Amino acid sequence: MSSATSSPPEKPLSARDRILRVAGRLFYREGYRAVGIDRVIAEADVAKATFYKHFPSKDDLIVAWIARAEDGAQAALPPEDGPRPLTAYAQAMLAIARTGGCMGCTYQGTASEFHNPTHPAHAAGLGVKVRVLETLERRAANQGLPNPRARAEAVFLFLEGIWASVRMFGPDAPLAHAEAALERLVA
Amino acid sequence: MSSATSSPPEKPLSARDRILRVAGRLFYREGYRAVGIDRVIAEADVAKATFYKHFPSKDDLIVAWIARAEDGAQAALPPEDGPRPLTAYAQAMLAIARTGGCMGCTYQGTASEFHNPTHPAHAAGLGVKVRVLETLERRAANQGLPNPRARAEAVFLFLEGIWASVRMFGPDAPLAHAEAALERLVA
DNA sequence: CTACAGACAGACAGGTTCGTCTACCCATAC
DNA sequence: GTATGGGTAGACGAACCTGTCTGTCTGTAG
Repeated sequence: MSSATSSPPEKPLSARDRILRVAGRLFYREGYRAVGIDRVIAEADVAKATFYKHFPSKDDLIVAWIARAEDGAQAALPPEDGPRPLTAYAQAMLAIARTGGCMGCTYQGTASEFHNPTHPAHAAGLGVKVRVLETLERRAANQGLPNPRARAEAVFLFLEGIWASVRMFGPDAPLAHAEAALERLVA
Repeated sequence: MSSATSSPPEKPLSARDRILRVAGRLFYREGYRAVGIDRVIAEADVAKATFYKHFPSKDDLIVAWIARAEDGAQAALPPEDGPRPLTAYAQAMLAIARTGGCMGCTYQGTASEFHNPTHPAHAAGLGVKVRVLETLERRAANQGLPNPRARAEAVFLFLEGIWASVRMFGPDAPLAHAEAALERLVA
């Protein structure tokens, strides 16, 4: 399966990493409930015992994947203290949403697939969203906007709508006028 | 289970209606995938054969429920040719979202639970959202707003974000400044 | 009285899921 | 040499899910 053409040394990825990679891809594309453990095990080319050694249950795997995804996303964000950091954040998200193959937001998926808010996956997704909201508020303040909390909430809700719409509409999501709307929300 | 205190004559609801009622409640509260046919059958107090006579498959039941929900919602909407019909629509949705016990949007749930856009349930949910978008555009025009399509898209995305956030946060969804943001989007 | 539509009760088949378990392999460190 | 950590392979149980099927009961229409 290793589709390496001629990249760097190619460290042979530990079993744990292979599992997380495969699980992330499958969960994102097909959903948490729709993807079974057996499928992850098969595609990660890993023994079942190995899987359960690293992740005591499927829920643990989901939570671990969410944490890893959040870390990865954090790293690729525009700086919080750059110029117009709230606007920059929103534009970055919009760019991602317009990427071909984007299917919405994994964190949002946790609440949709596990309605019970005490479910570990739902709780993990919620945690991410809470931190996003805090980040947005800081960015709004750093941008010198009045009433940063209100601006943050407005942008947050709008971005959530973008993710939900991309999930629903796919590449045909009605995003044509999204940046204009964002301008209105932060202006 | 009939929690009737002393209402009108109480027609004894046909089997089909009982199934749809129960299924709707369960699907909304716990999710399409999480609720099994057996559970619907038990709570609707119906025989399995009867169920499968009315709904050839679970997917058919889901689609039927979505259609019924859309009809019900349509009926309770502010008129399209009233004063400020776009604003009225948005405010009505916001009021619903703030209702205790609101858990987000059933139609949105279809895309989240069935990622494949050709799945009947996903397609049904998408159909509803397309019609909502059209409605919003007509309402924007009736409200005399310039660039009704852009306004409709903006309001649409924002409302989708509200539904997604209610699903995620429950009663703690960050809606405190939502009407102010909506004002900005339509103004 | 009879015929029949519609509902009931529930066994059953076939498939899937999560998680446990046994048994074996093999490289490295000591 | 050998203990140990990490991996492989895959059988297995118990639960659950969808959908089919058999057989019984009841109410109404002719």
